[in-house]
Amino acid sequence: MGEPPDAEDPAGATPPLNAAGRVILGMIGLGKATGYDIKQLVDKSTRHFWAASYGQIYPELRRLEGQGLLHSRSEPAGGRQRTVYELTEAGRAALDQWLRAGAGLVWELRDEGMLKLFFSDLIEPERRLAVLSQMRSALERKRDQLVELDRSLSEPASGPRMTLEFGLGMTRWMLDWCEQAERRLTPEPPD
Amino acid sequence: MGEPPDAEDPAGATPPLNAAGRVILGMIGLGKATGYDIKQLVDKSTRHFWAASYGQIYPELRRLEGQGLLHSRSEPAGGRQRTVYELTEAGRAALDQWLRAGAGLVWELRDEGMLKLFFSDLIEPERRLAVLSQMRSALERKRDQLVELDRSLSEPASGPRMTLEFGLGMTRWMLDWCEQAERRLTPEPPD
DNA sequence: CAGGTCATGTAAAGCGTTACATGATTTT
DNA sequence: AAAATCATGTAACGCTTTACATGACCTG
Repeated sequence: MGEPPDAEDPAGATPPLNAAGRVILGMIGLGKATGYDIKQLVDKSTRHFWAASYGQIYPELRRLEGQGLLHSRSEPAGGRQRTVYELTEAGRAALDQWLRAGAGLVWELRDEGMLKLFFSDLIEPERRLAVLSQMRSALERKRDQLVELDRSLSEPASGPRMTLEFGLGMTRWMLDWCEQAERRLTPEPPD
Repeated sequence: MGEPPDAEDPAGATPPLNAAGRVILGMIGLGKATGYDIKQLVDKSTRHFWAASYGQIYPELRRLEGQGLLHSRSEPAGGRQRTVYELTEAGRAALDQWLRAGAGLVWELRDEGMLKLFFSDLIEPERRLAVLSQMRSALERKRDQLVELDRSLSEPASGPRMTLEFGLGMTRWMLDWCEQAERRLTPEPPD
């Protein structure tokens, strides 16, 4: 009746993938090799809906290897250290299982602009407009980034392209909403 | 040159409000009184863009009181314990300052459906459709919740109403996108 | 009187960011 | 020769959730 020894989780149900584990296993499934590569791709492409930092990635790579989902080999480039990861059979299975799982999907938003609008009855109308305009300019920046990314993406129809189109569409929708709200709240100048 | 004693932060710049502090100060500004009340309103109204748990709320209420932004008094209802909070002058100022601040607004999304779509080149086309349909049904549930909330909200034009309209609009946009994507990816049945 | 709601709180565990440190290689 | 990039990693701190515990009051 003791706890089984950890480290290799023998004959055990692998614990479900945590947030970092999901994106890492996926990226390695797509062929990304090193922690650094993964971080680059995350920052370029999934950051807008699923972020990850080095502080998560490197420890998680090791945890996943400890669970037998990844296999690493050292492949220095010149004198430069480099650890390349690939999926094991178990890793491929875990990734597949997660991708197919029918359970509830995480969906969490933290939007400070919305929170300020929620409380904006406490401030003057001009200040409410200022919040909207701040939101709008942040969204414009994000839209430009995504448009740029869109240009650099080659594949015609693919997962990455779908999510980019979604992100761009949603950003544009939010931008429109801000603009409309600003117009609605701006007092008519008497002409 | 030692650190100043904490607890009351004399003559000090109050540290910027953390995530829980923002929503708490705002709710008390709107008249919400107890930790329990705050949690109820958060769950009903801001949860979709700014969540908070009891584990944050109660400790944060005390921290904010320690910083002199809140004042509490015990107001039992019958034999039932009850601690009512209100803003101090400093608290009102801190809330105001945050609402007016022109700095970058937090915007973070964690969307597992999108992450799965991103990796969906690794699974069969039918599985990609399954992810979309899963996203769609979660969004339908959310839309229904928001419609319900909309019915129960009385004020005609207000911060809460604005954010609700935004949330509903965005949910509908995402729903439309999912439906369109599903249609696009569904193979034509030969007729 | 059972089950729900009001009300407050803590502990543990896990999540996640930030800042820092190190050093090689490549580009300008 | 300096600056940028490749590459790996850790420590500290703070955030957040979850689960649990307690007890009074209210409703059917």
